Amino acid sequence: MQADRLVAAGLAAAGARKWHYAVLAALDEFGPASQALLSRRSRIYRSDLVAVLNELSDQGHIERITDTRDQRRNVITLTARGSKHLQRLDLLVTQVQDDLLAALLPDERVQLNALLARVLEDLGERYDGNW
Amino acid sequence: MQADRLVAAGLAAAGARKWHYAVLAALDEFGPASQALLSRRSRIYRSDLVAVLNELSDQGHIERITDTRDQRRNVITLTARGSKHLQRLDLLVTQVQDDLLAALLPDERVQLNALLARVLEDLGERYDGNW
DNA sequence: CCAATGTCAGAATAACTGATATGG
DNA sequence: CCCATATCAGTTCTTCTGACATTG
Repeated sequence: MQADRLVAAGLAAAGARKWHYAVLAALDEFGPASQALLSRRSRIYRSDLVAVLNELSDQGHIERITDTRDQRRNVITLTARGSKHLQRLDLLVTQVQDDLLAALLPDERVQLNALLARVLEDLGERYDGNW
Repeated sequence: MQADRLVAAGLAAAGARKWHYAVLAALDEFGPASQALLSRRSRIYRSDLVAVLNELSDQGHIERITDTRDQRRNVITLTARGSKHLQRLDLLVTQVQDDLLAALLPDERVQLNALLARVLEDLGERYDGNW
């Protein structure tokens, strides 16, 4: 929770919220995706994603076009502008993380990261689709 | 966030929420305290703590009496009933934690715990009173 | 007079739950 | 006919802010 608050405060400095960051990061990491897929990846409810994407789209950070192959879907793409924005946010988040983990040595941070990543991956496998 | 959701779901089974658990645990660990102090320890806003304490008091889990030495303060004490309740919640939380950390070996869990505890303690020292 | 405490009221988010229209 | 998708409307829950009266 403390991490969450610190991150939120950091991102607010750039006018962003964590879901904006999550979506941009997911697009950057996995490439273009439909909203439903993005929702699963970022664990944002489909219904709430709509608003987040509206905002990101208004700011020119993503592009939303209907999939020609499956007209139910929108394909969400990261724009060059969005990519730049993500870089700024990444920097902010990194700074917050440095502050958050100030008590740990570099290799301890790596350890922590690895452990949490494994936990998260495992949860993803076991709980996917359950919410 | 996933941990938070799992814990919330677990505690809900006993009709409790995380702040109830946090308050009971803080009282058990540090002993009786004023509301302001509890607020700082548990990072619940003092305004929100009021409602939590009302509920815990209605359930007979804590006692709230005005401090005779400083009449601004209330002294919050864990009752025997509250202590029993905390034991039940502890069990639930432990089960959730076991599920949450299923991917990790026993000593890895200890490691993770130690790392997080250090981070948290450090944050407490550096940020106390800032919110 | 200023600071800390407990309390209340309400705003601002955030999380969650349907329902609906449309296309596969 | 059933399932998935995007969207909308609306509820509930939580977090957070600001005031206020009381006491030190």
